[in-house]
Amino acid sequence: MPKRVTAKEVAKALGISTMTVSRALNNRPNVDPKTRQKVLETAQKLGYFPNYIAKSLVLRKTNTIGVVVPEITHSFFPEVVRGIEEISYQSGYDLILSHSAESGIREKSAIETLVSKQVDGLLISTAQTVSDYTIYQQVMRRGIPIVFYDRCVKNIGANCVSIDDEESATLITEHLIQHGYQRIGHISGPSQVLIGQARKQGFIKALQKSNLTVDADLIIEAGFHEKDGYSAMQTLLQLPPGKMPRAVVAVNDPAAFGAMKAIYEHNLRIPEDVAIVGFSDDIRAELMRTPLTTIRQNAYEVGRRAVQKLIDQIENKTSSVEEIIVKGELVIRNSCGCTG
Amino acid sequence: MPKRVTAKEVAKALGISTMTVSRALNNRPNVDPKTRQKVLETAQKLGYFPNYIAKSLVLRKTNTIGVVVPEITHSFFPEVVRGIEEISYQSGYDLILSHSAESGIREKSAIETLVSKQVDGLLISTAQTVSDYTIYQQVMRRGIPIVFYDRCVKNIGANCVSIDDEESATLITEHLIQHGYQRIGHISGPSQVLIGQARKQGFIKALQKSNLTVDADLIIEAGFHEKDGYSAMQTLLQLPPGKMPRAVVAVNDPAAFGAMKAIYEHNLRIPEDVAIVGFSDDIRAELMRTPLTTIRQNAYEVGRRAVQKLIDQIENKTSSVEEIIVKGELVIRNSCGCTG
DNA sequence: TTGTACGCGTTATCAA
DNA sequence: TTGATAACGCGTACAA
Repeated sequence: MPKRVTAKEVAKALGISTMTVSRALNNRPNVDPKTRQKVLETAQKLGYFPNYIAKSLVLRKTNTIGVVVPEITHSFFPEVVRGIEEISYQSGYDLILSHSAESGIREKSAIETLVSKQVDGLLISTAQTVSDYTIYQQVMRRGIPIVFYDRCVKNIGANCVSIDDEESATLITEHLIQHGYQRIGHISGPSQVLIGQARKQGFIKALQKSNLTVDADLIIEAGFHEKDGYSAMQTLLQLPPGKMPRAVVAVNDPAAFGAMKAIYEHNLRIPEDVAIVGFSDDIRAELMRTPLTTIRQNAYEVGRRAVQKLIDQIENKTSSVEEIIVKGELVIRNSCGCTG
Repeated sequence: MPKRVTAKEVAKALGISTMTVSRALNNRPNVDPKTRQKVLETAQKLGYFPNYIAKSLVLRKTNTIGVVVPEITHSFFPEVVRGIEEISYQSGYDLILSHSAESGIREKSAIETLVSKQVDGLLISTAQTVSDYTIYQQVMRRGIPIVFYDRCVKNIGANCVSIDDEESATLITEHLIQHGYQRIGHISGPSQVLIGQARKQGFIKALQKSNLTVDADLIIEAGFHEKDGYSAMQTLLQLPPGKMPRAVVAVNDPAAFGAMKAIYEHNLRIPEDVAIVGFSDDIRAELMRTPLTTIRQNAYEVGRRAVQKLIDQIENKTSSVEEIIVKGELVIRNSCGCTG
């Protein structure tokens, strides 16, 4: 076992006290430049590394942020993490990454561990099955700030950075309306998931703003995956000719891909027979036979804004509770009917 | 500032010593069941959370693993992280994630911070610009085990888990040879990057095994991006008809995409005029006009094997130094000349 | 400028 | 079964 080099060793080697070593190493003003020089040299020579664990214990600060991610393979989240990482690195914070795997139980246990590890703050995107918010409140009562990102919990006094799902859905639906389509369908997400609800609301709002009738038969509750979009589109395509939608807003890109497959299998053209748009700008969207018009979500920016807010809170620069919305961007390709 | 609940508070509330509280909370055998029960209850009631920082200080163990990732947005790495996370979670370790952004300087500073935070072990995929290995050796001399993953540093006594680039390149090249192609070109990576070298070696080895001549003019040193593949292919397409390759092995999928673009722009067909294969099974590979035959790298497995090895080392279950190779898998689509 | 005493919250050790 | 004491490595507060 290699013996560890502590500040005490460095002090002993120089015949001075550990305090002087500590001061020299932390660039405190009140230390003789010559002493500092010697301390730095011998620290270097002895291979001294400060023990942040000990430091954290006394300072009650770990310079560590806990990040809870519900699904690390979903490409949105690595992007968020990159944004988080960029800002936290600049501010001198490290990240403990926890994966809840969409399980409320794992999320709770992850949060408890992070609190025990004394993180200075928490960045959380809630798992889909979470319904009990007491753990969040407990944590905040301990003085540990939480900023939710992407999937938020409202009304518990925590900050929140999210994509404007509703407004973006309105935006893209209105784009279809501008093409002159009157009968527009919606392949929605599961009704209990917040982002699915928001997008559906945005869809409906766009129709209402243009005084188009909202036909419940044209709104199919499906899911976020390709197969969900495929079967939902099957249902829409079996409607009588007069009822069939001329355009479709899918809850996300994978669902749109599934829907496109169903459309092609019915020997219909996109966008000539049925226009379709997605949501999230999947990397495959522009590679489709007819490139998919969609909404690009700025995951990177969500991450940046969320940590920034958290760090501000940790360092007491701000105490206001706000809901930061990162706008989605309309990515126009051809599936909506646009050309070129 | 909310007052923190420590073991001492719990002890005081019950009129017992902190040691008994500690023992009860850690499920030690030598504590009266009734006492334990009372301790657990009041700990719960008072909202006690153990302070792992203090615990780590005395136990000299943090149950934390440092992970250094060179590029978090490259889809390979989130997959690896997921594998790491799965095993580490099961074993009770948390992950501190650091991003080197392909910079040797940032990597070094990340490692230093992780060591200072007293991680129990390190998982590192080296940044591209790294040439100085002393930091790795320093860390290992302190008794902190390192397992390299994907991008390894050999001959310094560290474990290593990687994809078998060379063998996989041989595999996919031989697949082309079996199609009967004789003149096969290679769009390679930058010569200083290890995985580029290995793939090129594997390519050459396959030709040699089949007694095909290795023509230096058919090996174009390029890069890992689409534009690199595009311009390299331009060069190959400008060779005189008798010299032009009948098939091409690209160093990775993006390079292959670029090459395909160049081929189409020359009004040639894939695979009828030029066959092409890639490497890494990018999500877009199967969506190309002619779906791309490629090698699927099991990033998830790389992560799992790497942490497992690291944890074994941390817990002294093993001390042997080995090089674990995760095999690549040939994904046959149509760009190689296969049909159906 | 430098040093001493003490505390951060926990556990190991030894004694009761 | 339980408790007192010391220690983990460092920084604060005060004294020299």
